[in-house]
Amino acid sequence: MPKVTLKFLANKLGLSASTVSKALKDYSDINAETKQKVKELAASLNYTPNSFAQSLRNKQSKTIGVIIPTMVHYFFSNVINAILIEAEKRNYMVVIMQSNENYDLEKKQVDLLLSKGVDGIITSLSNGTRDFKHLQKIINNGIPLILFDKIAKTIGCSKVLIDDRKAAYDAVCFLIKKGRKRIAHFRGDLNPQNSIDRFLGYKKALLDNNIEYDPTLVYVCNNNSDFNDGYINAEKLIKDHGKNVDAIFTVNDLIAIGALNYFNTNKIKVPKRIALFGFSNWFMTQITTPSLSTVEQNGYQIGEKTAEVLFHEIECKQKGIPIEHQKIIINTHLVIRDSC
Amino acid sequence: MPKVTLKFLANKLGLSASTVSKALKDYSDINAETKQKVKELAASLNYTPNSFAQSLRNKQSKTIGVIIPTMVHYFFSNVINAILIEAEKRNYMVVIMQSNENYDLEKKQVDLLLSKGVDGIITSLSNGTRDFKHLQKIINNGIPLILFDKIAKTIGCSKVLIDDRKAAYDAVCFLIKKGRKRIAHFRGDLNPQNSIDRFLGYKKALLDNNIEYDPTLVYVCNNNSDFNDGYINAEKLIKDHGKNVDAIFTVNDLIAIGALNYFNTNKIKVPKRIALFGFSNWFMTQITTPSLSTVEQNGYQIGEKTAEVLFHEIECKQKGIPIEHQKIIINTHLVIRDSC
DNA sequence: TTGTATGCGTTATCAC
DNA sequence: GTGATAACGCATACAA
Repeated sequence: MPKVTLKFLANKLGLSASTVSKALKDYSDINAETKQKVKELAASLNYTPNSFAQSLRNKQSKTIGVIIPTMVHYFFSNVINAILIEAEKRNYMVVIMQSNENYDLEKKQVDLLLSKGVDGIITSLSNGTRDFKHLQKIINNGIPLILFDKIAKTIGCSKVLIDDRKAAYDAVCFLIKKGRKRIAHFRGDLNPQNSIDRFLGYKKALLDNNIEYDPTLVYVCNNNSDFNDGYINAEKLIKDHGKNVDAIFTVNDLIAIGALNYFNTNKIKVPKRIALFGFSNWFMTQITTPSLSTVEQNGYQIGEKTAEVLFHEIECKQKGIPIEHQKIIINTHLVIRDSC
Repeated sequence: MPKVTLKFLANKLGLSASTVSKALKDYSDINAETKQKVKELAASLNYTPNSFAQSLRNKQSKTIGVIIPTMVHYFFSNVINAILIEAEKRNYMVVIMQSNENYDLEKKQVDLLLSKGVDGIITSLSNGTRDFKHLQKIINNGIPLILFDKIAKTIGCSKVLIDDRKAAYDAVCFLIKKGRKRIAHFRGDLNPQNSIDRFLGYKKALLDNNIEYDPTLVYVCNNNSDFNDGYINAEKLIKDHGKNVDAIFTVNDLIAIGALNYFNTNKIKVPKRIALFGFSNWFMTQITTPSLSTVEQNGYQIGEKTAEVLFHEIECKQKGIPIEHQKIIINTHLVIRDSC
């Protein structure tokens, strides 16, 4: 069976390919009857335009690319979910890649996406990324780029994120108001901005409340095996500080859950003996025993907004309207449960 | 700045476009020196072939499409993770779509993928899918199709799945061996094959062990709000049967966790008073209190195998080798924890 | 060893 | 109103 192309339809109808093309696109200079006939035949033969040819002509792929550190992750899967839904609305395709927290992979994936001619790119940087040439390359290629969550401050593009410092500040202030005085922090990797900001928020909350900042209460989690990191550091914490610690603010929920696991198995009472505060409001936090207090960081909202901004910029570009980069802060709030 | 195309390079070098093309592809009939020069210039100008043009010529996009019911899901995100990794290895792109358990969307997405000219498609059917014309369309288009997990038995294509009936059978037999006699089943939607099979496995286990099958012990969960379904049905179960029930086998872990939540809040002791057995071995099952016994259904393995089969079939197709459809069963096993 | 010609399928321009 | 033509960028059969 021969492929159904414009030319094929044209032959069948005794018309030219260009007329058929215009008819299908409802050009005003085509006879109504002709349009009818063309459309009917196209429908009956199940004609679908060849998208490679279209992309080649129109220089747009109706496809966007997304690079995230990892897929198996409540926050990121929610972000992707939202992006997929927004793309669906606009009949766009979404190509997804995982950097797996690896800079080299991330770089390679940017190249792949660029070579594929995607119309725009959304990224949350890997922890290993300290150099941003690949992002600059996207921008230099004139492709709209939006960063979310793990961003690079110095890159000139739109960004969607939360106020990590404030969110952390609020969480720690809450612990203090509840009477906690020796508050530990299980922080994230040293590199990413948001783990730095959460740490700074923690520190500022202490200082603003006249509690001495004790660096020995800060433990670094390398983020690759979150859950175990929480467990192991909880163990260390108790070994190092014994009873001289009464709360932990963790950089994310998984680490908090790991810590909780250690406390539960070792009969250290949460929140009585030690309070716990997580970050992100992962689904699981509501089903742990006790349930976990945390900071709501709405992945869906972030993904939705990110996609909206991207599609806006793609549209601007197509219409030749200059793009103004935005920095959008998504609200967070504390979700108080039983762990503090 | 003019785009760097073959023609552009050719002009710069005083060669023809075809020579440049061949040089870059290391054709044997091109002078070694010429190749050198061409490659150097291409590299220095950062030449990347236009993939639209390539796809138009070669009739392949180096892209595969994946349609899953939902993204925010431990099992599916693991499957996707594996698919992304396998695709990465082969320099393929992956377009992901969510049917959101909706047949019409699923159908539309198939059309979108076909119109985009993907080289192959992987799907796990939505619960709402009872008609398979859209799948047949894929096959009729000559595009390799692999179904995983939620499959359609009657469709002629390769499939990757687990033996749901056997897995369920084993789980329920385990409960029986532990002395449980009144075992309820919280089953999934009535439509999908795997929820049917898990139910049949449950039933057969009872019969084979001379336990009467009592239909009033079977509750249907509609699968959209899994967690609450578990909670609500646990409540109903206790209301309906009081003490005359001593175990539940659930169609998935989320439902089990919902039920567990009900029991914990109502001081109904698990596993003493009632035992629980889930399905899938989601990450969370290890951190509930008590931890949940479940069936290991390895999403990564399933995704990996599915991708392998797909790429194999794509390769066959390109080489003109006839494709033999495979039905691959991924092993499961019981993960025994504290809930029974 | 290199170049010419052609076509992939669509679309925009311009002539009829 | 309609159709011929060219162009998007690449890749190949064939000629030189």
